[in-house]
Amino acid sequence: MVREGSPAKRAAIVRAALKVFLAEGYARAGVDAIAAEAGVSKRTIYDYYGDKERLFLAAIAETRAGHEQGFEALLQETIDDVTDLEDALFRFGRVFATEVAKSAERTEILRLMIAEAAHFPRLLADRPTRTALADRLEALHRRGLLDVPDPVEAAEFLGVLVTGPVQNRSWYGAVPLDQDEIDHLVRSGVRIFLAAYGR
Amino acid sequence: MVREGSPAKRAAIVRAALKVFLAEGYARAGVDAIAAEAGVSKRTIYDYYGDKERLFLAAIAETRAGHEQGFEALLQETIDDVTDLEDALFRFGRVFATEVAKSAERTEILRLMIAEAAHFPRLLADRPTRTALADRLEALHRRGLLDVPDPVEAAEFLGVLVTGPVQNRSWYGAVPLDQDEIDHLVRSGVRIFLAAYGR
DNA sequence: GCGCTACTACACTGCACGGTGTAGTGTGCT
DNA sequence: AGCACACTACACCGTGCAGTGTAGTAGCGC
Repeated sequence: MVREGSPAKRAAIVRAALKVFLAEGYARAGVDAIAAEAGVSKRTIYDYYGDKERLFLAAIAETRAGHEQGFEALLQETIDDVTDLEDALFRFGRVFATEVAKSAERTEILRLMIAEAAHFPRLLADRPTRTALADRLEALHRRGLLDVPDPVEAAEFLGVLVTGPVQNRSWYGAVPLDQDEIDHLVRSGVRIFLAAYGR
Repeated sequence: MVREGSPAKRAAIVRAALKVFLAEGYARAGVDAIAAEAGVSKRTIYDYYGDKERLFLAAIAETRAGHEQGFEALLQETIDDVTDLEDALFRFGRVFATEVAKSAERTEILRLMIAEAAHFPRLLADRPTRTALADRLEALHRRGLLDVPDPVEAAEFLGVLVTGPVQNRSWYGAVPLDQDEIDHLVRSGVRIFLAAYGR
């Protein structure tokens, strides 16, 4: 008995669900709390999504799709049409790492996915952001600005260099870091990347 | 009414608790299941540890202490008394990354800590393994084998370079990787590190 | 044997929570 | 007005589970 309902209400439910799941984790999160947060009756949630599990998966999928778009936009505005390569990579990494360290939705969702990976195998999809980044690195390689024989691997390392230390020190967003520390770590990460992959 | 009991029984309980917590996560894990796994009555668990939360924290602390010792031993047998630096770092990274990628206890516990970080702030202690690694890098710096002005930061990056891609691709141990892929990623990570910090 | 301690087996309480059923209300369409 | 539909409010069921209380047993020192 799944009602399709209005897109606005679906969005409200999914947003509320994400918030509660992120704060509590899947098992602790209560559907009553989600309903209250969404300003919707519990019954409506069940009419829309059937059960808690489907609601969870929908919330994750919806949000991840938004993140991919944001990531694509960030790539366009920092790495495409680059003049100063180090600066471009730094600006890219800065935004990315700052999201990570500020207990932002992005990292929390990663944390949630890691936590629930064993219980929801469907969460372990591919990682489109890495391939999007790899495409850019390959383009920079063709333009002679980088020496990147394996763009996918290089994208993996760039991502790790730029976000890894920030993730570790912030415990995946659970402890906030100040911007100076983030900037410093990102700067160092970019330098390391260029030392290895620069011309 | 906390009984101190026998060390052997405490160990059995903690081991069983860890197993169930790792498999199920904190909220889903049932004390009955832990009791069954430990071959002990539920009542005994409560007599020993008081409540589920304390049992959880004890299980984490106990296991982490063991890991620190193991890490220290690994450092000694790979990085101390080094002749071929790249090879030494590779051997170090290989063991470390393999643990990570094989869904081993070590990563699962990290995953669990990440998942529960928000609910158990006491889990977010310092990270003694990083400082242990930093000490070694500083020694290599003094011996003129590396150029490491900030050993703590360098240790952060070495750790990230060696384990990051493996963690990402294996979804923190949820998906096993084959040894060739691990070796390749570790090799690349070490080369990047040396490109940035080598003499 | 006696007493003490550690432990088990098990029944039980209280509660939180997933999920359902239903009566009633608001809104918009014809 | 009358109908259809979306939604809410709320009561309700079943269950799983943290935590407790207790009676009984096995072992051990004396």
